[in-house]
Amino acid sequence: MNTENDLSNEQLATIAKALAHPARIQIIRLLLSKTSCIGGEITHEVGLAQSTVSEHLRILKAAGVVAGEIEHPRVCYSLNLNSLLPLMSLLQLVADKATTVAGSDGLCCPLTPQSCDRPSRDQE
Amino acid sequence: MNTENDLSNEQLATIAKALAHPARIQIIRLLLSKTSCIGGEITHEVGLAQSTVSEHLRILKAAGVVAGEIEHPRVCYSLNLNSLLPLMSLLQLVADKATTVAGSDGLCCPLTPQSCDRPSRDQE
DNA sequence: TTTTATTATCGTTATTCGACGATAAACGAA
DNA sequence: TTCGTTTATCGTCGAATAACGATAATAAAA
Repeated sequence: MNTENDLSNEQLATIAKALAHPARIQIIRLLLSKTSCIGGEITHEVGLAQSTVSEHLRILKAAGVVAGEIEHPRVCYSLNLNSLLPLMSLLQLVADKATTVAGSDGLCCPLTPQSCDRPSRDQE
Repeated sequence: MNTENDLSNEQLATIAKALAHPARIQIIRLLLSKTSCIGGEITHEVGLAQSTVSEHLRILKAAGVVAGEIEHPRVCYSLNLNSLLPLMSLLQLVADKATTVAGSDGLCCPLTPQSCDRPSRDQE
């Protein structure tokens, strides 16, 4: 089974972009904290104009991060947990590296000039 | 020890924003694939103008995702592995929920209207 | 059919982003 | 000092984003 850590840069960037706004992080956390999905309570919670929140939800839906099921006049939103796994995979690689290569400063390599790759110049 | 999963929405969004561009994902993957940091080879690899790549590196530096150490005329870049952990924590919460609540569709809750929270309206 | 409640869409405005070329800055080497 | 190499910064332009109010769409309920 593929954990999908070989997604394209574009796809990963798209997922990250969906998370790249405080209001959208808040929405995700909100949906995460509930065991069930909620409707436009999100709007009230976020504290922005209804149209603005709707737009954020649209962006999250477009990225596949949330799904919305229409109820009476409301919409029942839920997190699509799988949608974030690709980004998770990338970050997991980083975390793995952190536990192995790990400097106390968290840098991937000791920052000494000697440790750097030196293409030294490719004369083409 | 705190794994920092209670960062502000703003902070998490800032980290996500740093990842929200294909070129920057590419740079991160590049740094991840090397055991040591590399210099402006990044520019060649990414295939955009030098000034553009420099700007992406600046953004990554500003977010704390990479660090740059000046060498002779070059700069030796490295991943700051710790910097991505907060976002990792959030995604971990999602992953955890996926393994417990898990529908096969990855949705956090069965999408039946009855499962939704119903504030039913707060009359204030 | 009309009303009511909720959400999506539209139009606008201000801000930010992404990309580029040109140029400046830094500094070892000649 | 001057030259050469690498990287950062500046200025510009077009495109995308974020926010809002106003309005349209939807469909159950009256």
